Amino acid sequence: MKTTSFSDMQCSIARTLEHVGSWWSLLIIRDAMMGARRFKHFQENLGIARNTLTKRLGELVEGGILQKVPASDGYAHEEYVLTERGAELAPVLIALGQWGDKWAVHENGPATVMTIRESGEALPRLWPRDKDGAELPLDKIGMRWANGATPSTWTQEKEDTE
Amino acid sequence: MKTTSFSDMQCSIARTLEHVGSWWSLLIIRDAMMGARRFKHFQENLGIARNTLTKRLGELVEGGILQKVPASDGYAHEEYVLTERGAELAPVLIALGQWGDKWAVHENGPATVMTIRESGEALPRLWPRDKDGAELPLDKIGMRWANGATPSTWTQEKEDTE
DNA sequence: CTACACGGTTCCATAACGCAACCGGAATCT
DNA sequence: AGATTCCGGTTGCGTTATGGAACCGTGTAG
Repeated sequence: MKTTSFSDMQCSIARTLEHVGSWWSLLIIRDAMMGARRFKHFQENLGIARNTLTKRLGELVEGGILQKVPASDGYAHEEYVLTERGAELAPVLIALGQWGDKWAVHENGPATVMTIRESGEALPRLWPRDKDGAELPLDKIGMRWANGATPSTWTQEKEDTE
Repeated sequence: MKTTSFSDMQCSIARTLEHVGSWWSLLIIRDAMMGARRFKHFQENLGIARNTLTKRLGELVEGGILQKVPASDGYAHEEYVLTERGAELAPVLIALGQWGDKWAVHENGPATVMTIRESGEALPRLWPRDKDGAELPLDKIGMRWANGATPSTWTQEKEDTE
């Protein structure tokens, strides 16, 4: 046995989760987006075990989400910064954050705020839209297999799923 | 020792991941969005271990993402359907899927497609926008601690992070 | 030359996960 | 009714993942 890998799956969601689906990954990426660059930053801020952090950082570098760059300040050896590929995970984090803001509120309110840099305003809700830019209600969104197939066992319920 | 819980963290991202951050959770939710309702559906489609599936479904019900409803067809006992809370995770899945479509493409192309139901068109890219609806480039988005604080150890690099 | 900071690595204990076998209730078959 | 199958789930066991703390090598500071 071993933990199942999603990398053989054809689904894009699964393939993304293969990169960022493990327990600490997205929080590490979040910290990187907030300016964390060094091992110590991540470790102290997250409270993650050091060996686990080592492994996660390695996986993220391996997966092209983070890259190691020589450090600028005198002390550090190398630092971790997001690649373009990694930075483009921002919508995922924004979506996660906004869901949490609405559905999993901490008693002291949100700790992190996503903003528009120039104005400092909070980022508007990230929500699917149609071509004209109008927000789409959830029941107007569908998800289906690319080949049009539905697993045979689902067929019976399929009609009332619509 | 035990796996660290994120539920004490104040960050909304962490609090969301506490609900959906474990290895299979988001794929289960994805399947639920595609119409899977029964234990068997999830199990066969995902290939997840049955005891793990039991645990995940229980956690998702516990967390108010899924709910158990009496089954309509003769056979089933109870079925799992998304709550409103669960359905609102759609942006997260869309963001994950679109990232994968771009950055983690399978040789045979994407397996799942997110569409606008009426027209059947693919869903436009989910991307942060400003108040006027214009897409924001990533460098115009900021993320910061709500109290304005930056962990002391980050301070030295802070300026070139901007 | 000593002391310390930093980024890891190593070792161990425990929790999480995969696999397969087993169980009990309900529907189906005969 | 009795046997069979379907189904959702549990149990036992082995492997992997994660947490905790100690240890190490390199570079800095004094």
